[in-house]
Amino acid sequence: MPKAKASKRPLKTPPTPSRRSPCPVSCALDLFGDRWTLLVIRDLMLGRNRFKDFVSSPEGIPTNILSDRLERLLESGMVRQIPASDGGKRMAYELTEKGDSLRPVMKSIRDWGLAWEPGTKVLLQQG
Amino acid sequence: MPKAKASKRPLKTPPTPSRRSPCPVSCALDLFGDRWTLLVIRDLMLGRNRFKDFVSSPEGIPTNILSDRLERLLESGMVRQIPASDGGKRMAYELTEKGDSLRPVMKSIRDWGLAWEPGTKVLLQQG
DNA sequence: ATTCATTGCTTGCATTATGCAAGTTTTTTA
DNA sequence: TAAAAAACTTGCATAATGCAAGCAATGAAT
Repeated sequence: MPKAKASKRPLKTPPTPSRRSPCPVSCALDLFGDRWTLLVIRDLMLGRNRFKDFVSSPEGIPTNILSDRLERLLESGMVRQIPASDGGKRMAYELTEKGDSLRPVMKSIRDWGLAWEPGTKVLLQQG
Repeated sequence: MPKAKASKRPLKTPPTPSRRSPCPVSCALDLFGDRWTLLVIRDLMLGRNRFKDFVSSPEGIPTNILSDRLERLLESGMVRQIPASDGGKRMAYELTEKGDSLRPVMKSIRDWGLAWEPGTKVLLQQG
């Protein structure tokens, strides 16, 4: 649970704590190069925005993994928290501009999967 | 033990070993959703094709990981082995059509990294 | 022909991540 | 107010990763 405190002093920490190389592909994979992160982003792009929504996706992400991924996505500025639309006190998640700009990545991966992995199909269209 | 031939696992891979869902993104991530596979494919797209080339890339992939990834890429039909161009007896690797068709994915990830990860830059252009 | 360095791996082992089940706390609903 | 749902956390077993070392097969040099 990050305590979201805004610091005013200039960042001393380098932009990347432990970057393997300055290659943009390598750096991108440091952020979402795993089997779950892009699935959470996919769900967000499809309009799902609650913890339970991600959990109920067909791949069945374990809740401890989901907590970890959401935390990392918040840290890396791809996701932010907002009040849930039901007016209650719980929070929901949404993509920032940085996260939303992964749509071309998502589309290219989806297209590749549809073309080369037999039996795949798009379950939900993005509205 | 024979060298460089058989995998340790049973390898009776059915069309879909254990697919998490029929989602094309999920299935694609089952194949290259990790921190190393796409870097090997990047190197192949840049014209590198030998084990030592992959090892000498700036990210420093461990050789056991590289062996595993090459084996999986062969299994999934994204990479094939060919005689090395130096006329010797050693083999090299190259992308199949399936692997090469990941270029749009690679490009979208590279573009995203360049746009959103400060300090990244393309080290080698693809010829 | 013998030595030597390079290539392409494999092995062993410590560390880290993943996956599963269960438990906990807060919020919402009945 | 009691119960259910939501959003996590914790514990623990298993798997993946990362590092160093080792080793057999080339290829090059002597």
